[in-house]
Amino acid sequence: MVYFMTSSKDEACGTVCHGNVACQDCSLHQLCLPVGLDSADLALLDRIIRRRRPLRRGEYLFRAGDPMRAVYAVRSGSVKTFTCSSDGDEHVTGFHLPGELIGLDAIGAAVHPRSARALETSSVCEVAYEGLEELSMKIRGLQRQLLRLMSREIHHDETMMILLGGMAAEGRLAALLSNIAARVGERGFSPRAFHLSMSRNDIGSYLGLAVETVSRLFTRLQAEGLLSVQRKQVMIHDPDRLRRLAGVCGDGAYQSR
Amino acid sequence: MVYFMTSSKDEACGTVCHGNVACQDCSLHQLCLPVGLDSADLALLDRIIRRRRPLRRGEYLFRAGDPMRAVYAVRSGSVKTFTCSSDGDEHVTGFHLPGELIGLDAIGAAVHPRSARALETSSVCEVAYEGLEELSMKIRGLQRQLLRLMSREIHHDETMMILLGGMAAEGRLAALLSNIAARVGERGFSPRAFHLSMSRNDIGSYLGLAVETVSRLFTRLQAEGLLSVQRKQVMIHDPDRLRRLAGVCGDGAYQSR
DNA sequence: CGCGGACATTGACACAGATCAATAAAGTGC
DNA sequence: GCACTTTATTGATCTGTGTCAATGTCCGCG
Repeated sequence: MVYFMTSSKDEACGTVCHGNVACQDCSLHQLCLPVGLDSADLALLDRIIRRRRPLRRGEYLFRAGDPMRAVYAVRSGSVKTFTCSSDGDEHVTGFHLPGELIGLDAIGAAVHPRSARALETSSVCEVAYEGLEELSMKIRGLQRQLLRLMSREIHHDETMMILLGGMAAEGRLAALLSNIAARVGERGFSPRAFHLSMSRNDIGSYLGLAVETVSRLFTRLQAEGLLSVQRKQVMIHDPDRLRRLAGVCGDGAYQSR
Repeated sequence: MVYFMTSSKDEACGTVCHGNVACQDCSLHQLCLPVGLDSADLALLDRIIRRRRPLRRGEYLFRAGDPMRAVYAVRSGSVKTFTCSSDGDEHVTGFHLPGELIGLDAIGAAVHPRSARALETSSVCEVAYEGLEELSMKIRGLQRQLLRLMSREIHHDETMMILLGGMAAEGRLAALLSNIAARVGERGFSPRAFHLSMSRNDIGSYLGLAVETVSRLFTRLQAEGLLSVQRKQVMIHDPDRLRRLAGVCGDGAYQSR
């Protein structure tokens, strides 16, 4: 039996209550859109942002096909994006942690190509897209950060393509866990022990594996002493070996700035 | 024995000689960065673009790890982007046709994360990135088009993730062929008969399949009467059925504007 | 023109991971 | 606290593709 010493549910990454703070006071401002902006700029940015009531687990942020009027920044909790194929079952395209932007794939067609729903109670900032476009013309740092975030998303998605096209099941899970660990770490929580807000089903869908395979892999990685897992609580014992298993996809697009 | 009536090698998509024309006179200006710009804007854009001598087949445009100073627009020919894993073999991340931008994944880290080399004799416009950033602050239409192109790339990469994570071999190839057909069509060539500039190896690497599987699939699709293929010449007989095989990944991110 | 190397095709076989099925454990509501 | 649903785990079997091997075809070069 394994006990976890860190992050009870209430202090897990992203579930801290941020209240209705402005960007200026948001603890995520060094990860999110505000990077590189001064207070005057932040005040302008705040004007195009609406903080909505928190989403409950399972609630939709938007649905595939909705007209795109805003992009969204996760403020707390976590959100998944996914498509539904004609025969009903869904395919997960991303997991989004606090400070990350959602909806950047919708700018091209002005329509959201995927749906987004909360994996747990989550709050989200709605950034009016017209305003964002407008403001990026005025604030160089904002334009730069927006382009940077989009570029990193492209890089991350390419890495996923390499992962899905080139790696066996074990490497895929190792890469996902390494990546989540790194992102959790960036947000000031322990990258060694964290809570997985998504189900095994979601993980399988995201990694192109059957649920059963995901489950077996967790068991195997635990047996090999790489990590301990108890339902959704994960503790990484050997991050290096995990990263090695993940090969070129080990770091993810989120580690560098 | 099957004969192809269209597109001899010299008129194939992208191999037309464009000379050293300015954006204003470039036949690709309704696909590339210039979308929505007037002549005055185009003159400014031209100032940050350098047309380089054509690349020969196999020549590198840049290598993974190179500092990012520019993004590139394919003007003629075609280019692949790829990573090399530690053990030497490469994984293809994209095929790029005339009018498409390369290097957008490098903005975030200011370093190219992948290598790019020409699949055939190709010419490329080099767009100085600093200049582009600068100019997008001044020209609203340019900023808008840059964001649109990046967003579409994200959407396309997500579609590839769904493809690689969710579809069997046949669906993957069908999706790639549908996608290439659509892009070739957008460029004014027949979407029914075109030349594949990449090798079976490249296709396999891109789709996460063994070369042998790709080969067998071509044979099978031909036997089923969906298409005819002779080495690199492809003729699509039943585009609808091909798209149906490709499922949700049938259209690709390139068809709509 | 013919030789050599790269690329493509085809066949035989093996295996990673999907699928089917059953059980267990954890939430959730009354 | 107890049924009920959902989610996770484990086992047994089946199959699509990868791998290995051999052959065929094209293309560039001397």
